Amino acid sequence: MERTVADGKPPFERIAAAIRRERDRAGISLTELAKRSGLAKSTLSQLESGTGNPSLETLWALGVALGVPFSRLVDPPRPAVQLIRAGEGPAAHSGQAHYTATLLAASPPGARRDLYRIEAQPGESRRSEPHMPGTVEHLLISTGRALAGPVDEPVELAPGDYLSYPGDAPHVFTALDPDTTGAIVMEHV
Amino acid sequence: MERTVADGKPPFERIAAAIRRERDRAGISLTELAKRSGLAKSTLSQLESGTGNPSLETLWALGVALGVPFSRLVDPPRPAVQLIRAGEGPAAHSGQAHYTATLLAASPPGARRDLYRIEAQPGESRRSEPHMPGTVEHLLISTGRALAGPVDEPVELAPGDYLSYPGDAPHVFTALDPDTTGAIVMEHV
DNA sequence: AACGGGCGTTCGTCAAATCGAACGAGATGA
DNA sequence: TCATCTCGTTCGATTTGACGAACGCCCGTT
Repeated sequence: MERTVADGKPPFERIAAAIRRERDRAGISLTELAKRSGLAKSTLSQLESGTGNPSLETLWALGVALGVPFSRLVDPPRPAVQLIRAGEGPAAHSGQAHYTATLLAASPPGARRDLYRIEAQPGESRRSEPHMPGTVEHLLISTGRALAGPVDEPVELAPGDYLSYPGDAPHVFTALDPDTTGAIVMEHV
Repeated sequence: MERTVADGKPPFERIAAAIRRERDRAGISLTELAKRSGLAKSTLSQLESGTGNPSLETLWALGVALGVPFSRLVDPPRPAVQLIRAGEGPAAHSGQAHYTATLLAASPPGARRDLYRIEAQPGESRRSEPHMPGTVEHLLISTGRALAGPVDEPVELAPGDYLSYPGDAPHVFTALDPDTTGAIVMEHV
């Protein structure tokens, strides 16, 4: 959620879309959702049509019924696979010499991000089954090389390369060089 | 926001506390906040007392007026300097060989975490003035060596070392070797 | 065709969230 | 001491969100 002054009004239409999206994902009808959430069908109908200004209680009930964190209903959708090669990206050079910071990924609000250090050796590839829906993995290679990303389109990464990809779909990590190291930020919204 | 089935009702009291906390942080009165947000004083008074069930529009207006992401009003609060040397930490070896993932930091709910890649050369040290209150920086060294941390107690770091420290106090980053690289996760709750 | 069931939408009613104004308490200064 | 300002709370009026019932629609079944 960017803190520009320009976010004047609540993202009603986005919430509308989010509700419908999550409901579709759950594969249930509006009527069924009404029963589970304890809300009236009419209320849901209005919300999905973008009309309405739900109360916190209503939104919360929806989050519980849909089994998704509250935040996912109000926050913008998430990106797919993103690759930033070493040397690429919006580098913010320090006024002070010899220092470069590159923003790789800005966290959406409500996201939880767990930071891991990884070390791998060539050989078997690590194939991860999908995690929780909405999970995004951020991978930053330190040393060595690796082949990583979604199983159907892995990317070869060299030191300094950054890759992010959906964690809720099958993905792999294969070290190509000995002592391949890096950092993974596991983001589960 | 945990997805346990046990979250029956919206966290009214937490939101009440959050609003008052953020308002205090901003150093403005309830009356002033009312003017800025366009809400009635009475409404705010009720909300801060835990009474009420704010609409999305109301909550959003509050977020904008307070200059905080929406999530911070609804999510639980949060957690200083921690150092994990390369090879230390709770390593979760993969069932599959040659792969090690070490959890360095678990994200508190509601935190925003921005991921940066850094590269620095020896010489001048980069001295950062404090960021927003509540900011925590996570530093993971990839190559080279660095002296980093709070200005009064910096730590020498080697590849693989992890350090986290408050970002809302003066801190430094000094490369000790040429081409010192790493990752920084800037966590501003 | 006619029926039954589930779907999502629309409309009138009611409860409740929001508002505006008035109030008492405390601080400040003439 | 009294006047004046600002703070936060409380109370009645009004707007509005949520509800429940009825509706039209579509798809299976008999």
